[in-house]
Amino acid sequence: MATPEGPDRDTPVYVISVAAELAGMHAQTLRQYDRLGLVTPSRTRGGGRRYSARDIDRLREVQALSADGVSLAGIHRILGLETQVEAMRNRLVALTAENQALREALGRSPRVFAAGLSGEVVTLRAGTRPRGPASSSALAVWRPQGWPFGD
Amino acid sequence: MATPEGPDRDTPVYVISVAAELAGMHAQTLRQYDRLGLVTPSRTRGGGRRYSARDIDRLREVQALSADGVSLAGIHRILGLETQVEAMRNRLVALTAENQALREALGRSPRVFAAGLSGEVVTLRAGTRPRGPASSSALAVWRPQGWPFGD
DNA sequence: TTGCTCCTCACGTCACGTGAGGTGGC
DNA sequence: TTGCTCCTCACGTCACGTGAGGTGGC
Repeated sequence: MATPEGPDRDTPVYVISVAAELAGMHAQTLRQYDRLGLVTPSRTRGGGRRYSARDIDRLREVQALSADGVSLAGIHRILGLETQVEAMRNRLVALTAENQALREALGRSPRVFAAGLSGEVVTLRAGTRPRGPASSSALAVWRPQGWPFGD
Repeated sequence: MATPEGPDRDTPVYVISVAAELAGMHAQTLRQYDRLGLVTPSRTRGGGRRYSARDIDRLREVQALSADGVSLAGIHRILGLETQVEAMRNRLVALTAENQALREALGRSPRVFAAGLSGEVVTLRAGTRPRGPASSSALAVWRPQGWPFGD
């Protein structure tokens, strides 16, 4: 699997009473958070809520913010901003890796680099291309023919 | 001047009663925000508060968030996150410009580029360097000697 | 003196957590 | 039936805006 326990964390398994116990809060509070769109669990066919492990984490985060005096309207905005920060951080890592690969290719290295969205820099042999979905938007740089710098 | 009305916006000129009138709120509320560290004006020697135009803007932002039901603790975190997002956005713009300049230098262009923190890409003549504090962390790429591609 | 500033204390309103009460489907 | 779920309504607490009251320096 790509991420350890990755699938499990998004699988809705906990009924509201169990989720409330795991998060250390009242079931009514969970219903309120759902109604306000703060933590939205999956629903069963009969209308029952099913919480995933990720939902439990989010419940704990909401609880911590609320305990610090942040109102639910504020928590809503904060969660959105944190999502935005996380996306920008990933983008920064990817751009930095791309930049590094470009500098290497331009100035010093005859080798071929690729930088994936997850930020890793991969060294390839000339003439090959990176594979897999993680490299779908990756950058590959080849040494141009007649490159004037030494190996 | 670098920014229009730049110096004025940070100059503390408004006494608390004027600042309260400009922001459309009570002076007591401004004192409360100051005490909580949300909007911190300058102080005169005698201890009086002096608000700048930027302080007034910030007061309005706090007021808007508060009117939306965000508690002051939440506003504190939101302002911090917004500052973080702004810094990351600037960094992303700069990195993107650097990346563009690197690609140009590597693959196609014989010209020289520099990318400042503000994001602009500047075309320079070979042998020159960008000037000014805005370019202090800028990147400049020169075409290497014996560049194999056409002009 | 007048009109500002500073501060603290207090009241009214609103948000939110918690509980009760009544319903319906495995 | 039992024990869960669903929902709405209500109460207590707390945060925050607003005002009053008393002080001190241009």
